[in-house]
Amino acid sequence: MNPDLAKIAALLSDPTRSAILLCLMDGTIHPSSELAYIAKVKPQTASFHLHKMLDADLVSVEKHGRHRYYKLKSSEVARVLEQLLHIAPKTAVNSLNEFREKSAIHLARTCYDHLAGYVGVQLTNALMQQGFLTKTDMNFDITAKGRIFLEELGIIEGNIRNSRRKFAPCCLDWTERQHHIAGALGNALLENLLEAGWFSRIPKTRALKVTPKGKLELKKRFSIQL
Amino acid sequence: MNPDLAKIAALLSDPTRSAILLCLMDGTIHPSSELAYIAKVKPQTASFHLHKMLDADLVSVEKHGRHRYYKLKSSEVARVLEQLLHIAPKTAVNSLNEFREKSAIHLARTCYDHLAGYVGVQLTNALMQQGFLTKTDMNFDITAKGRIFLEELGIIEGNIRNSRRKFAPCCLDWTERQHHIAGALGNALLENLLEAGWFSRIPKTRALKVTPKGKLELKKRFSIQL
DNA sequence: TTCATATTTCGATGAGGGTTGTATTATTTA
DNA sequence: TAAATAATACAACCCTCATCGAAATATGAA
Repeated sequence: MNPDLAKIAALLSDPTRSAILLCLMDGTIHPSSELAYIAKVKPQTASFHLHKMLDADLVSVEKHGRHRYYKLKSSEVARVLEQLLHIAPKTAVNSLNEFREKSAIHLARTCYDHLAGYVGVQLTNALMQQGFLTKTDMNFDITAKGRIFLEELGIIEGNIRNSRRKFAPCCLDWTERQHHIAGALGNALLENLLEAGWFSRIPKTRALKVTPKGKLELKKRFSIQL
Repeated sequence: MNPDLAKIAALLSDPTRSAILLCLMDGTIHPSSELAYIAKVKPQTASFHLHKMLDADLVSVEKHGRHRYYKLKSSEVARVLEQLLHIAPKTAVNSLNEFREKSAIHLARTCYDHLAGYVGVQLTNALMQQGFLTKTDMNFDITAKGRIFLEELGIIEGNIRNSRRKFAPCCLDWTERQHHIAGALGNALLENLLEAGWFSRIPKTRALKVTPKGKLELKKRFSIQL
């Protein structure tokens, strides 16, 4: 019926190729030798697979000297991989835990324009535990106590409510399989925490670096240990 | 690294299985003999593949007499298939055109809560051609002329603007590869056109039926021929 | 030029998986 | 009860494709 769906899926179906793509999901560039090492195959084999994925526009290359650096061709590819992880069987938990430790992108990253990853989920949970945030259906809302807390951070509820975006919808985290805060509030939180120096952006990546100050504050205020 | 991504992709990577899944994307139930016929394989083969997909929670069965009816297990599966079609090579156009004619879901369907498919895209284009709608970046906006037109349909701009959703963002259509109207305006349009009797919902499906009245109006007002 | 490193090409091997024929079970019809 | 239909189970065949050794190419260093 549509042979191309099968073709593109076949490209993702090989363990070596999926390991490579998963590694490239951090948005940064990687030399082929590193990808071979991560996928636990010989360089010839990795080269073979990278060429297949080049032809299919899944990845792209940049030559620098005798190295060739590979990266994902588009954010759409990353999105497909995320979606596939959503419906992957639950037995993934163990290997996901291993994987999580290996890559910064699982610790803290941006999801569109808000905070996601382990820190994003933990912060959401902590805000609820402390009675700053409530969850109803698929949306969060802030309490009177929460309003005061946010103002300390420099976030004025009124300003956010005035924007045309949804206030604070749930967003499902693919590594954590739990919800975190999205929408206007999620964005305001991220912007303010960046400005406050808890996190810094890692260039060309959706990954965030947790600064020493951020580590301290997260532990002190929310008992989040990294 | 994460073996399950490869496993789930492997399930989608077989032409027979992808043909079956694509057929099931209309949301309705199908007996296994029909799926075998569509995938152009013997019943044994289809049965073999359906079992694999059952084990992986991609599809589910209902027994009725000596028939077994299959359907997609969840909307998440449908979403993954849509995403995969996005990054499928452009050579898909021909086969997509064939496929389009075979299934009502390509003509008109709901996408979340707004109108999509061939009709959704054509209607969006017609509204722009007639100067009712303008497109800037990733959002649509209505003109003074458009405001009057919408009021005839019973849509009051003020009511929509007050909702907290985005007004009228673009949404990419996977069968048409063009944009259609989403957001608050997209929803209002769909609701009003359903009420006006241009379309009717097909139960248990995201597909929409274009009523005789709808066919007439679409041709008269927008020169959309079905 | 000579050596070392990074990557690719070619060729042989072998495993995994899709297809189908035959047989079996379950259900409906006569 | 017998015959017909829907679907599944088992087994043999076949074929694609990932893998890796050996060799070739390309770049950089000494």
